[in-house]
Amino acid sequence: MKLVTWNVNSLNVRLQRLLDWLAANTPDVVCLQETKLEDAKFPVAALDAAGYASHYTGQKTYNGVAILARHGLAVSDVAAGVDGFVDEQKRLIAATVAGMRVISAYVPNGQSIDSDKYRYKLAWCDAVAKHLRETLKHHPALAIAGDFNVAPEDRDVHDPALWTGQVLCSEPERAAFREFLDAGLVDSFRLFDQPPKTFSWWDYRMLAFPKNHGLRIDHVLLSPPLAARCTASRIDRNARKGEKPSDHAPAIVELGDA
DNA sequence: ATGGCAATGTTTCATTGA
Repeated sequence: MKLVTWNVNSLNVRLQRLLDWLAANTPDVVCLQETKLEDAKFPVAALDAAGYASHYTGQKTYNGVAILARHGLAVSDVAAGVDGFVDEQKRLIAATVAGMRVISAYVPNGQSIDSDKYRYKLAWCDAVAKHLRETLKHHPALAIAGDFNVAPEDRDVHDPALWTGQVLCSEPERAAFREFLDAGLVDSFRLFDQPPKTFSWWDYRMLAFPKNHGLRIDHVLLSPPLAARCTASRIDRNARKGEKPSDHAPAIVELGDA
């Protein structure tokens, strides 16, 4: 079982790139963020032809999340939004796929630590932490995958001194990320030895990608039963190359049989 | 072996992203 998350930065622009990547990597479950599509415009037919069922919640211009499940996998109880948190922004969708609860999440960016968007980010994360604690009571096999917009530790940052206290790296955001872990999840990436300076996002500007000036902000968190099955967790840096890439690379997790 | 912002709508700039 291969589970991936990818912030595609517009599924409209990135559809062919996604289809190519799916064909090359054959994941079973795909969590997408920043689809930037109203539901009526989601490319259901193209993904169906590629072998995937689509579950999605989106809006024009911003946000939008989805879960794709390979044909043949049982999908039930699709639910959009964060329990107990009224939010017009489409940032979270959950589904039970092949017996595990899968959540695709797009954590708010926060813009800067003195902005209203930053306060919204922390409030959103707090609500999601509660949502996770509640969900784990009913779904011991839980994975939340997405763009967390938080680099959890300094080793997830190309230049920690430059980023100290900045949005994506500030201590309150890192504390919010630890709240997700404290709910009973592990960062799958850290279950394994990893190459240093492995990142999942690089700014489009200033040659950030060729210089590897990146952050690791896209994560797959697993509950203990799934962590026990996890045999690999990596980031596909190659997907950031070439013409018109997303600024994010996919994160890939492999799970052995239950 | 990569490449000097990109996507969108309000469209010829402003806004947002991270």
